[in-house]
Amino acid sequence: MQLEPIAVARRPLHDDLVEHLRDLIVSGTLAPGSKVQEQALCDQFQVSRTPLREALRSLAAEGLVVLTPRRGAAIAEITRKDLEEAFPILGALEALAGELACKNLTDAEIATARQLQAELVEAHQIGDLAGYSAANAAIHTLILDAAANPLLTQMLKSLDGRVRRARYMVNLSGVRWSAAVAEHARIFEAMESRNGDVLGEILKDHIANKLNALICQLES
Amino acid sequence: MQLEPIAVARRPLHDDLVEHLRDLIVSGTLAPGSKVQEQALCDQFQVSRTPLREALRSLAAEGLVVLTPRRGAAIAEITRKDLEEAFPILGALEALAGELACKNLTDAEIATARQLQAELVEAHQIGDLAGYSAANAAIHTLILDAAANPLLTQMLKSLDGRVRRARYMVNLSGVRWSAAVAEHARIFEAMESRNGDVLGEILKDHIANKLNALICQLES
DNA sequence: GCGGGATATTTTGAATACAAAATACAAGAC
DNA sequence: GTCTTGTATTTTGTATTCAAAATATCCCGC
Repeated sequence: MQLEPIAVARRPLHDDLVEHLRDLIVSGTLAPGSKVQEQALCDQFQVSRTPLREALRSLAAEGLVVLTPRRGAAIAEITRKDLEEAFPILGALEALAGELACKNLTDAEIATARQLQAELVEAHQIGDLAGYSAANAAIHTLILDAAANPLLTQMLKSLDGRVRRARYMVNLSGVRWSAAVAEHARIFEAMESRNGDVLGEILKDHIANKLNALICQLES
Repeated sequence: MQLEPIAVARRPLHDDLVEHLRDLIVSGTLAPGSKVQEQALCDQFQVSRTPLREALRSLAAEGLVVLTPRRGAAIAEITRKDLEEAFPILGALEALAGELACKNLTDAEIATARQLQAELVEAHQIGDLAGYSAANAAIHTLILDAAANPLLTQMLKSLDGRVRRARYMVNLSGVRWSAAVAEHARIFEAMESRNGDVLGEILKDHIANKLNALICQLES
């Protein structure tokens, strides 16, 4: 009998460290620019330097950590320049995701999107920022899943990690929030009519507007 | 007096290993799918396992190596599915590069591009594949440099590494080569008129055509 | 008191050592 | 002869150790 191979989850320490550290960095607990002492983290996590150093290398590949030879590791800063470089890429990739998604979207998925869109509007109306964010993220995920391109998903996730810290710093201003809701209405429309090119364009603009709002807030 | 800080090149072993291994992988010397024994590579490079393992992790982040816990490393295979996932992303990013480049292109750069375009056509006419590839790569680099987005450059480089091995396997067929030359004429035109949207579209199509040609050849 | 330089301490880079898991091998049951 | 099961070997994951470079400290001259 041919049994299905099941991957037993025996994760190396390394992987746990990467995840844990990533959370600490993205959430801002480890402040951007702060120097990272290997031994300090080793003591905190009760592991030896070997797996920790491997974890730092992985995070460096993601751009969350900067390694300087013989001078140790530091949490990557996030400058205006970084945002201005990252957001156009985010926009291009989100647009691609939208295009691809339109080729695959099922009626069921569009129904789900309609539901999420309603939740998003509702959350905005009652000023529920957490609910809005959740609906927003869910729509994102829905599009990305429909795009059915794992590599694209992975790259967007990694890129998102780089800029999420900046988003943590600012909260949606009232006027930008309203504009974002309006944009989401158009996003849903394009999904419903499965117009990939239009959806791509809107998503790209959506991201570009996000960048502008972010920069405005960071400057002040 | 404030002196500019100059980074003295004291590269860790790790970095050398990454570069060397990447060459071996991209050039196909380390065959896709082949299992990598840590000790064997350690013996070959005369280093200990510590820096070698770190190098393997970096390459895994690039997608050139696959690490399976407790089961070691293997050179990443490159399947048709991988190509079909990677090329649309490549297309979207190249298109973005083209758009951005059009905003910055100087007259001098366009003159250089004209020269390269002439070399490319010339190389095609006399059947000089190496010369063609060189001109092709130079035009690419010119656009990417003009885009002036280091993160985009880095991501494209990494993504290119994933698929370059496939390109090594097939050589440009006559008909595809002619088509590519025709596409390059349109690429130059769009650059000359600094029409970012058009340039983006052409580049995107250019990449999509490349994928089709590649898949046709791989199937046979 | 301040600056320069020698020395001590810390910290990183790399090698080695050890434990646990996976693979290879061999002996015995059927 | 083939399959199972137990054992030996290899290979990976992690810890520890050692060396070299970077940083901090202290002492001395001025």
